[in-house]
Amino acid sequence: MKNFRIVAKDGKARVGLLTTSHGVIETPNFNPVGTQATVKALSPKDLNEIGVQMVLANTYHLMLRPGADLIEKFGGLHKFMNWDKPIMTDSGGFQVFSLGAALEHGGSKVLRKNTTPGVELKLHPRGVNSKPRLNKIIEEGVTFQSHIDGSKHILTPEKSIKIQQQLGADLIVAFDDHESAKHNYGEMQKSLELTERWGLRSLKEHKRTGVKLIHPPGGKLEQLMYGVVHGGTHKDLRVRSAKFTDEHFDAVAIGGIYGDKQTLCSIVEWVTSAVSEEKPRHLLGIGEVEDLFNGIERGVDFFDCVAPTRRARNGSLYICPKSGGKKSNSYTLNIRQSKFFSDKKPIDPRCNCYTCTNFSRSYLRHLYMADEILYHELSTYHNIFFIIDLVKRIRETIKDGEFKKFKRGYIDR
RNA sequence: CCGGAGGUGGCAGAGUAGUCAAUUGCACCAGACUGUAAAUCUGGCGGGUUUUCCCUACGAAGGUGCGAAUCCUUCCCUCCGGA
Repeated sequence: MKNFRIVAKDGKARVGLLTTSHGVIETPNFNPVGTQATVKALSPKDLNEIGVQMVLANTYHLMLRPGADLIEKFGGLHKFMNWDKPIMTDSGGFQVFSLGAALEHGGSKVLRKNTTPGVELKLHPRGVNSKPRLNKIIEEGVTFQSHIDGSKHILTPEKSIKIQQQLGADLIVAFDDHESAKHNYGEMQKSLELTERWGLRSLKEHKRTGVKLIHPPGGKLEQLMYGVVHGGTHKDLRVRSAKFTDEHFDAVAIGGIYGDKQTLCSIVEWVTSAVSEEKPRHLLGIGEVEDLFNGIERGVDFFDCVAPTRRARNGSLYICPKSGGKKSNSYTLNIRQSKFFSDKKPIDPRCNCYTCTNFSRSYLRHLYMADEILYHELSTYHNIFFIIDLVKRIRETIKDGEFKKFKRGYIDR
């Protein structure tokens, strides 16, 4: 891959540089999720201050509101949201899952508890009543009912790519299917084959329309498109999908991660072992503290995850091991707990972020309890800073050949 | 002082003889959260070491019922009119 260069390795972990029209990204890299063209509660100024290198936005959401045409008129997503660093857009494929099977059956992707690989997953409903799905999958693509107003829409590989071109993201994702999440091997295989056909159509559309980067004007670099590896928890399907993706695409994304942490590690290992060394790898939707270490250790370069932003809004704030973070608490404290009522310490005494150098747990708890807007800003700032800083430190340890030692000290104790 | 209305769990506010330890909301306590339908969701919320079990509870004290937060009597208190 001409735009991606690996500059250091430590075991399978690597440090790389990906060149895009909006700058060079040093990997491993974590992308905060900004579904609706905003990382919830943070401004681009905050993101720059924190050192965020790239954000991820979503095709499905932006297509419905405000519409890709509008954003194109503004000169693309970068200008529209005033973010001049790299942007990646997701294809909308994940919404095939989150507005489909997930709505019907509830549940989250990665389970804390162990499950038996290859066995059908029992998804746990999030709300009391499971709701009717808002989509229907056909060969052509997916027909959706908008979650906003119920209006009907169709998303196809061609349409997804077109929108992603209109948005002008630096990195884009082929349209993929997740329908198999709850099904058996046969269903999984069928779903994977659909993802492969949709992948080829995405690629064809991408090549057919050519690539015009809108911002900066006359940008020379093409949008880099990820193909998505699926196959559930089945090794042979994952390997097959990895090889297929590697054969056709310049970048490899790993999607459809469902199951426990052990399964997650296995899937990543199967995939990274089966694809070209020199292509960037993105683990879609994953990014808890433990997962970052495990993913990077197995050769993953890019992560994106809603966890830091969503957790922040819900009172869950990251802390490092020396401040009490551990696997069992997902390296977080819950600021809602009454024990923080008069706690003068910052969220994490070892953190150097703006929030931690200026505000107490007591104050943050107060803001949370009082539903104050500032709580969201300060808490999200901390969580994003924490993860960005952690990944930055991991990059340093890879360069120094100290990654394993750092990981051991951090999560394996 | 007279007339009227009313006193229910931290607050607001249902219930008006048995299925009421008491609907609901708020507050509070705790848990969850992984390509964001998430500033969301779930559970708890009188006490007793689990319980289809016991105790204490619907202003207070008596009373009528097999049975009372619910009916009666007296008392205390609050609010609204009128002197």
